[in-house]
Amino acid sequence: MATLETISSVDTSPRHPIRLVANRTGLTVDLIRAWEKRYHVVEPARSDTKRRLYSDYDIERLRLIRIAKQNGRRLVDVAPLTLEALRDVVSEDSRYEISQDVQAEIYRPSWTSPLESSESADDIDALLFSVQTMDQHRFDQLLQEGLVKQSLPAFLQTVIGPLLAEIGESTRLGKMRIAHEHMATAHLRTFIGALRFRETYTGNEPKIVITTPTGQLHELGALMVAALVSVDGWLPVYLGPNTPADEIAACAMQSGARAVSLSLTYPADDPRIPTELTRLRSQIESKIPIFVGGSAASHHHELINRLGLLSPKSLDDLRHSLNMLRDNRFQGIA
Amino acid sequence: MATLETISSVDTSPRHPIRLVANRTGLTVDLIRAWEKRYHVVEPARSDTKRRLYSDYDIERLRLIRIAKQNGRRLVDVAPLTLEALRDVVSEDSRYEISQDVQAEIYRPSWTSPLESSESADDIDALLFSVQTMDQHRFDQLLQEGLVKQSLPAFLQTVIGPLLAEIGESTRLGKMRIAHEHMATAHLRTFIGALRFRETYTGNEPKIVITTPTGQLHELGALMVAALVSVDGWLPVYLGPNTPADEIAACAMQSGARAVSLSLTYPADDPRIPTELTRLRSQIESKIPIFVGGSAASHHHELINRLGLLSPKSLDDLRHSLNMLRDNRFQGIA
DNA sequence: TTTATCTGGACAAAACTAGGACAAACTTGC
DNA sequence: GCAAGTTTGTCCTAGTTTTGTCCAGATAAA
Repeated sequence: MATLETISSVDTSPRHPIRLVANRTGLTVDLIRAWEKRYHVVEPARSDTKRRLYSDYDIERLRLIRIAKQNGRRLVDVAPLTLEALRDVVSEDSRYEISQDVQAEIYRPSWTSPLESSESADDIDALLFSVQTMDQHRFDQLLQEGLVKQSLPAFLQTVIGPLLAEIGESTRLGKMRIAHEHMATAHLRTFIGALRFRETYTGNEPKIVITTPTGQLHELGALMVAALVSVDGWLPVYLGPNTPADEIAACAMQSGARAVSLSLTYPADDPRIPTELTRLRSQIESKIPIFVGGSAASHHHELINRLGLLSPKSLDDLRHSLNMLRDNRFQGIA
Repeated sequence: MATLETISSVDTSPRHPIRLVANRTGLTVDLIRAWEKRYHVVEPARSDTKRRLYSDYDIERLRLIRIAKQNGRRLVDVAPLTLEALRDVVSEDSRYEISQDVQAEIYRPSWTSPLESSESADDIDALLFSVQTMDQHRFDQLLQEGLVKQSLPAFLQTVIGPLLAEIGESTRLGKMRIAHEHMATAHLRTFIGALRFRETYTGNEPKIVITTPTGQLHELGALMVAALVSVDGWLPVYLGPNTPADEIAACAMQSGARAVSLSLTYPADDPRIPTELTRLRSQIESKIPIFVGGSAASHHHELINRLGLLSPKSLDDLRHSLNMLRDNRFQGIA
C-alpha cells in the first residue's frame, strides 16, 4: 500500500541540467536562475564546468513553488519553505481555489465570428437550456437538428462557436456550474469528433495534421478544424491536444501531410509556445504551411509573422487558404 | 504483419548504411558521425572498406538519445547509457513532463483482465499496426469490425482494454512515438464516446454520474464505463475528466442519479484523491452508491473501505452490481 | 562519371554562466 | 488616492562550454 512517506522521500542526487528542469516545471530557464540569485529558492550542485545540476528534490520544490505562485502566493513567502511545508501550502490553497478549469475555460474560439443571426440565437438558447437541465439527450438531439438545418461550416460558425463562448462566459460568471460545463464539453468533444468521419474516403485526399502544441489542453478548436476541413476534401490527421513540436513534425513527415494546423486558446502566454512554434517551423519543410488559429493566436502575432506561419482570420479564411493549397494555387495569405 | 516484437527484441546484426540511419532517426549524417567521434555514442561495425554498418540496436539507441536530448538531457549524460537505461530515462522524462503529457504514461485499465484470447490478439496487432502507420481510417474500420464480432462489453474487455495497455507500454518504452499514441487516444475518445448513444432512449432509465475526480486527467476508463452501462439500461450522465467533488455531488443531486462511478488511473498517489473522495461521500446521500475503479483504485483500498465506497474488481463486477441496483436487489458488494 | 562515404579539422550556433538593468505589477506609507 | 518603495519577470552583455554544421581531400560504390 503506497503511503505518504514513500512520496516525500525524493531523490536528492544532482543530475538534471537546467533545461530539463525548465521543461518539467514549466518555468523559463531565466526565471529559475533569477529565483536562485534572489532567494536561493534552490541551490543546485555544479558540474566541473560550473553547469547547474538539479536533483529530483529541487525539481519538485520548483514545481510546487510555481503552483503556489499561481495560487497567489508571493515568492518571498514560499521561497524558504521546505518541501513538506510547500506541499501543505499548495494543498491548502487548492481546496479554496476555484478549480483551474474555470479560468481555463474562458473559451473563445475567435475564429468563429459572433454573427449571432437571430435564428441561431434561438438554437443556442435551447442548447444552453438543455445543458442547464443536464438533459443530454435533448442536447444531442438539438445538435443533430442544428446540423441538418445548415451546412457543417455554417453550423460550426453560427452555433457551436457562439455556444462555446456562451458556456465559457456563463461558467466564469458563476451562472452555470462547472459540472454543466464539463458535461457540455465532454459531449461536444464526442459530437464534433464524430463529424470528421461523415465524408467518404477515397484515399486520395491531401492530409493535414491538426493538433494543439504542448501546454494547450483545449482541443475543441482543433476538433472543429478537423471536422471543417474534412468537408472540403482534406483528410485530417488529428492528434488531440498537447502534442510536442517534434511529434507534430514527425507525424507530418510520416503521414506526408500537405499542411499543419494548430489551435491556441489557453493559457495565451504560456512560455513554451514560442519555443514550440519555432521548433516546429524549423523541423518541417518550408513548403508545408503551418496555420495557427484560436483566440490566443493574436498574442503571438509578431512571432507568427517572423516565423512565416499563417494566421487565418476566421474559419472561412482557413478554408479558403486550404482550398487554394489543395488545388495548387496557394501563394500564402494576405 | 509487422508487429512490435520486431522492435522490442532488438537485432544487433550490423547492416544499415549511415544514410538509412539518418532517415530513420531524423538526425543528419554529419551529426551521427560527430556524436561517435566525440562521445562514442554508437560504435558501429565496419565493412571491409571502412563503411559504417549500424544495427537495429544502434538505430534504436540513436532515436532514444534524440528524444532524451529534446527532453533537455545533455549529450554527455546520455551517451554512455545502455539501451535499457535510455528507455528508462526517456520514459521517466515523459512521465514527469509538465502538463504530464496526458497520454504518455502507462494506462492500465485494471478492470480489464488480460484474457488475451488468441483471436483478439490478432485484432489488437492489426490495430497497433494501423496506429504505427498512422492509418486512421484503417484504425476506425478495425474498431467498427471488432465491435460487430462481439458484444460491447466483451469488446471493451478483450480488445480496447488490452489495446490501451499495449499502446501505453509501447510509448513508455519508446517503441512507439508519442504522436502515434496521441492519434490513437484522440480517436478512441471519439469512438468510445459515441458508443453510449447506440442504445434507444425511453426516458425511464436510471441515471448514473460518471467522471474522474480532480487531478485525474485520463478519461478513457470513465468513457468505457459510460458505454458499458448504457447497454444495461442505464443512462450515463458523463462529465468528462477532472471534476471537483462538489460538482459531482451537485450534478448527482440535480440529475437525480441512482449511482456515481469514478475512475482513478494516474497519478495514483495524487494527494487530492483522499480529500476529494471524502468530500464526495459526505455530500451525497448514503443510499447512492459510489463506485471507484481504475488501476489506481487499489492504492486507496483502505480509504475506500473506510468511506463505504465500492470498488468493483472488474467491469463485469460493476455491471453485476448495477444490474442489482437497477432491479432494487442491491445490497452492496462482497 | 557521378554520387556516397570516409577522416580530421575548422567554424558557427546554441546553450549556459554571471552580473546587472529595466519596466510592470504590486505594496506600503502618508 | 497618490507617491515611493518592493517584488518579480524579462532582457542584455560578455565570456565559456557544448553541440551542430561544413569543408577538403581521399576512397568506395553506383
